[in-house]
Amino acid sequence: MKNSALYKGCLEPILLRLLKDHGRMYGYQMTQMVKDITKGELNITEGALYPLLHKLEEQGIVETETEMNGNRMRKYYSLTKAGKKQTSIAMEEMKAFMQSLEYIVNPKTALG
Amino acid sequence: MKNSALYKGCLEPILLRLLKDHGRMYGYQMTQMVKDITKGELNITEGALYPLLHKLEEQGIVETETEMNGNRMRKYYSLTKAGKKQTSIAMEEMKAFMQSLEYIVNPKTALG
DNA sequence: AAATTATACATAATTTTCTTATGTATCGGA
DNA sequence: TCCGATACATAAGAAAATTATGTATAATTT
Repeated sequence: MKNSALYKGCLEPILLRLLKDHGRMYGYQMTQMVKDITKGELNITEGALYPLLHKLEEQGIVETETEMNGNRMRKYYSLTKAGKKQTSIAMEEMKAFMQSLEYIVNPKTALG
Repeated sequence: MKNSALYKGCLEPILLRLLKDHGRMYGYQMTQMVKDITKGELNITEGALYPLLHKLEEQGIVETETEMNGNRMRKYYSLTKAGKKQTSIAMEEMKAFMQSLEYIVNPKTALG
């Protein structure tokens, strides 16, 4: 995913957030959008991305539609109803996580 | 470390930050301080903590002094000179990481 | 007084999650 | 024509945690 190990465990909520904000997306598009949004900081590797997307599909968090763009396949992912519920939970956890990091890294300025 | 997988990869910079802010600390103290600071959100497990501290010592990032508190041992850790340099780097990476998370989770309000 | 919880260290087995490497295939630009 | 970008996929290995276990002392609760 990235040079730094920091992102470990954050990939799933990141993808859920992307799908929540942008609706239907395909895998490669997710990697590019994350790279753009983070100004090149976060580069999702394919070896992390695709297995995770497959897992989320198995779990019924996302559903897929395969389309052809010219001669090239695109597999579009979107959140299921269960996936939207799961995303809400994941976002709450992310908020708490980020707040905790603030407490530690910025003990003075972090809001109580 | 925590119920949530989010913290994976963040433990090392968290410990470095603690040592930077509070100087000499022993392992158990670190777990309690992190729990306090994060209002119970972040519970460092011993299985994650001690092997990491040992690794940091091997790498010359921290140095140790063992003291007795009554009949109980405490192994105090503090940053070496190299450790302080390493901590500065780790904190820069943390800042970039947290900013990237903001971009993704709060695309509207996140500062450019 | 006995049992439980907290303090304080440590390690081993396992699981989770990612990186690196590899593979297939199409498309556009130099 | 070759290279980089697009677009998917999987396998082997590494990194970083969890869970379980172990030792031992101190404080608190029942």
